[in-house]
Amino acid sequence: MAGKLGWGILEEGWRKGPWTAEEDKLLTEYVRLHGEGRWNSVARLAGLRRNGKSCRLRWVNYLRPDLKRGQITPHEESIIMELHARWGNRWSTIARSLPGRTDNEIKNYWRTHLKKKSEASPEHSERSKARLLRQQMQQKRQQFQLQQQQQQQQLQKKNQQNQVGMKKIMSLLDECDHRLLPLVQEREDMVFMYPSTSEEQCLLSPVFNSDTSVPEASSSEEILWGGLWNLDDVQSNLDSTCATSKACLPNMITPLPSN
DNA sequence: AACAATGACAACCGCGTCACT
DNA sequence: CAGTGACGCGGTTGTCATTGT
Repeated sequence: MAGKLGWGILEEGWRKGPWTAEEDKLLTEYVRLHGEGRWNSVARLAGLRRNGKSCRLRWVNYLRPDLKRGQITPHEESIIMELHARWGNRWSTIARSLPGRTDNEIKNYWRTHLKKKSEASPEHSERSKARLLRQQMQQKRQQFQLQQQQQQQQLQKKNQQNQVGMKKIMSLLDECDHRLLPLVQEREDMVFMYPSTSEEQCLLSPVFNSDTSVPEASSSEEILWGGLWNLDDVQSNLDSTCATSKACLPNMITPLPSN
């Protein structure tokens, strides 16, 4: 890039690299006389050997009189963190909320000071939390399936004894399976999708707002993590669904586990 | 003291948008 | 309506300073 060309040299007649005090003075004088804008005229009118783009950048990021020089304050930092969480890398938008600070300044500050902080924040560490939860759910699912197998074995023993209602029991177990397994799968995958049916929304509430079918969150990120961090709530809903299934099998099988 | 690694900041580049012709 | 230039934005790079080994 410019490094290959060297700083302060002329490329197609334009100077590049760090600005000198003399150039700053010329540019400041130009803006004082003509105002901001028409940057491509600067070279001709101010006698600068800089292109318009470079002049605009120098003025906006360094020479503007309303710029606040010096360290970003803790208060400003918290604002940046909050606004970045909301808007992402929309630096100019963030800069509008911080008078005297430029988008470039905020962008640089974010990269050097806040990026690591953000990655180490709870919001970020919750990704590992998600992995842990998924592992736990996998274990629970396996445990549940094992218990089902044991229950089926017990039922088979019972039925060998009394030969009553085996066909009905199996059909009910199948129904139970069909209802529960997709929900267990849903819990694993729900981070990546929203409930599409009212039944799903009901089952997953209060993670999702059942009135609107759209989660009450302002950004997809919030939705994503907001949904994820309510898995405990989903657990209770799933358990209640289990309870419904249990009702299908009055006195026929051992009650399903409810953690 | 010398060197490498890292941080901080200024500046550049590419691209998208918009207004003007 | 297409072409063109100006401008703004976000990403990236270069340079210097500081810190660690």
